Amino acid sequence: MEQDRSNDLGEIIRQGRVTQRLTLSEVSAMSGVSSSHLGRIERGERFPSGSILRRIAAPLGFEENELFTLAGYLSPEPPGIAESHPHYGGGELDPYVARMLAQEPVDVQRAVIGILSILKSIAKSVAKESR
Amino acid sequence: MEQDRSNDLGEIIRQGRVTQRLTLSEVSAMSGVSSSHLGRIERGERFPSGSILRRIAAPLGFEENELFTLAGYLSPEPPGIAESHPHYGGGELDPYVARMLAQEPVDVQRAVIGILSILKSIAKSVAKESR
DNA sequence: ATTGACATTTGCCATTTGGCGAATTATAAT
DNA sequence: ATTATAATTCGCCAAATGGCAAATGTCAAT
Repeated sequence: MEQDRSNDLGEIIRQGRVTQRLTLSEVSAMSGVSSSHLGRIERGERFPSGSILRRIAAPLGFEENELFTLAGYLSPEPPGIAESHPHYGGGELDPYVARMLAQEPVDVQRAVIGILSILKSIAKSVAKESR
Repeated sequence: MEQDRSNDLGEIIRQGRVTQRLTLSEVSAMSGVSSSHLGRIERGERFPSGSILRRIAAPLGFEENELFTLAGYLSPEPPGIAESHPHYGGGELDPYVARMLAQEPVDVQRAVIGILSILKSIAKSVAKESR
């Protein structure tokens, strides 16, 4: 199953490395990705997964988004559309609820959503059993 | 070698799909990713590569960046220069969370906050006991 | 030329990804 | 209840990923 990688990612990554004056082993040390793998990526024999790409972005002097875009994982963004009043999903978000939740760290916020979806699925199966 | 995926990506993706009212096969048709693979991703048995993630973002109603961030491939952006997120109370309300919650009727939203505060007080007393 | 110290490439292989088709399960419709 | 039909999960497998260790290449200093 071949991937259509419009850009030559390997060359881009090698460029990043040489402009940072780093060796494969150094990048390896900084990123925790084996230098053999890095080498193969640079010469286009391997296509890094997202997590690898992420780990090497900073050492190579790329913004994460930038590198993902160059890799063809992200499509280039038309910069700043200034979406002013986001109308979330299907309905309105109650301002009180929004204010309360915003006090919490984002991972707590997400956990809340996780709990909500669990409760919903429990409710669903309970409803079915008692029928 | 199992990966440490901080967020439960599968659940997030399933949420996206159900809020878009799509079946696995529909998402499959729209994205070109096999429905069996999609199913396994949703229940956390597979971790999608970047290219898969990219193909399913739009059908599931995610911004590409957003989904990559949720997947842990991209680290959450320090709020861009002119980001126009409404700033509730003390902190930021995660857009994904906001969208998910906005799907629910307001009383459910409020109930969620109630549950959260109960959990917090439980956590607090547990912490005190074990000291 | 030879040695030593790094850097890069290769061979090998365990693990993971992702597709296809069959089996199973859920959902309607009669 | 019984089908019909759609949706999801499972079994299997080819291909790809990524690490380790050994091989090879490069270059400066003897």
